[in-house]
Amino acid sequence: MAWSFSSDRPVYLQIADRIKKSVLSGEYLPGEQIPTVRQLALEAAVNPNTVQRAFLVLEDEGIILSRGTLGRFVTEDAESVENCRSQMAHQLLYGFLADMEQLSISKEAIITMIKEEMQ
Amino acid sequence: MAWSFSSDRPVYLQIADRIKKSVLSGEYLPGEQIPTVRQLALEAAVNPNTVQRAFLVLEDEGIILSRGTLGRFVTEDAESVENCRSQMAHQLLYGFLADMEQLSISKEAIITMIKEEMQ
Amino acid sequence: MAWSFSSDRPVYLQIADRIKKSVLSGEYLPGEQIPTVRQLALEAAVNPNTVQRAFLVLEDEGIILSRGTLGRFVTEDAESVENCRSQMAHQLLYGFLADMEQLSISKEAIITMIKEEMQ
Amino acid sequence: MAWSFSSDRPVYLQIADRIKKSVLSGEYLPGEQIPTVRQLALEAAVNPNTVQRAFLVLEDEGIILSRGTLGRFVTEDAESVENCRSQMAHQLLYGFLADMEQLSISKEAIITMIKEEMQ
DNA sequence: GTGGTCTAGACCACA
DNA sequence: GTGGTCTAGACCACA
Repeated sequence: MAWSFSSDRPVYLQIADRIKKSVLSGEYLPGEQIPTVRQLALEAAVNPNTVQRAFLVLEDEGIILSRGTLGRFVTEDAESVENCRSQMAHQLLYGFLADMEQLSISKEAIITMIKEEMQ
Repeated sequence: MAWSFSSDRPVYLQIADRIKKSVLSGEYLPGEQIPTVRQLALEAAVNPNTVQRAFLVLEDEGIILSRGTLGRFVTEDAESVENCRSQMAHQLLYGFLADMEQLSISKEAIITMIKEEMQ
Repeated sequence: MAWSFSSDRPVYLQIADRIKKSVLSGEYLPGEQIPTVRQLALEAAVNPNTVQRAFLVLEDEGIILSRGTLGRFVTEDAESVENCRSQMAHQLLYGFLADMEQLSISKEAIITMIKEEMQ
Repeated sequence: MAWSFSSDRPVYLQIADRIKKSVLSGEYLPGEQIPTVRQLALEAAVNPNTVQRAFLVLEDEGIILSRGTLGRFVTEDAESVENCRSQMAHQLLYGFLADMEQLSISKEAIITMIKEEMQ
């Protein structure tokens, strides 16, 4: 997995998004330990403070929690994860709908396209 | 319009994508002149050669054409534009569906979400 | 093989033509690796970018293909090569006929001359 | 008319060829005066000596002749011109046949192609 | 001014 | 080593 950042969003948010994705996609399971600040900072070639900030965001959202010196873990609270997944899904949806609208493609047309994909 | 580039795709392709979007969204109309190599290079803070390369991609796709020393223009061929729009729509769709699948969200669920948005 | 360029055609096209000729004449066989960007640049005393550009033209025409870091190879697709040969033959023919017409030599006369050569 | 020279043949021969072509194509008529050494040297951005050499070649071939201080003129001797045309035609033919042979295209096939062009 | 071509040289990913 | 991308900057033809 390569790390690369776009220059138009804060890097710590991009890191937070990526970890969030890993949790929501099941790469990191509920209750499982996630990599340490230092590991991630090394991997992403980023200052440890930046990773720290990303973790704070995710703790606020309740999808990871710090157990002090033991490290950080994915929450076991299914509801938090579920909220987060739903929120991300809606974000993706809104972005997608906006892109399609720019191409003058209606929601009805989108549904038709998706149905075609389902067959 | 701010220009920013992510580090995980060639800059010339990102420029090409952006201009393509402007054409497909109707910002640049068929037959209209688009900015010159040098204008875009200045605006995007990029080497003129990189813009030139982006333009070559778009000429290959048939959505712009160079009229020598007169500048570059959006094609007047509606079909080329239409093909391009359709292709981009499908690309966006596939990317979106892949992202959603990673979140374990089914196509049926997506359609439901879109229908909710329509009301 | 000496490399020399005329000043009335882009060098990259002259390089592309020459390599194309080598493929069509069987010097480089289908599937065979062709010289690298750097080898040709040295040989032809030309900038590597110029060779790269020549290669892109040939890739567009489908007669060579890049296998990433392995190098570039002649296509194994006989049809692409055949198309290319036919196209080049017609180009040569048209140029020749135009030259002869300038000398007021009719196509009938040309056929007579060729028949003489055949004996 | 732009002047450009390839680097793989003596420039004076390229100039001689070009003037010869002008005579054979009827641009300069029998008995007509042709441009002076100085005019051509200026036009082609070439040393007058180079043009002089080209003229000597053409005088040897009998298609132009110098009338001392009056200038140089196309010969009125139809036979010389005819010889020259024939020679050039054969040169063009041999070059063309060689190119086509490199593409493995037989003389029969060439005749067929020309006949197609005649319709 | 505008597009087109080219050089010299750098850095990257990949293997 | 190999291809791919990019910069900085030059020069050309054309109008």
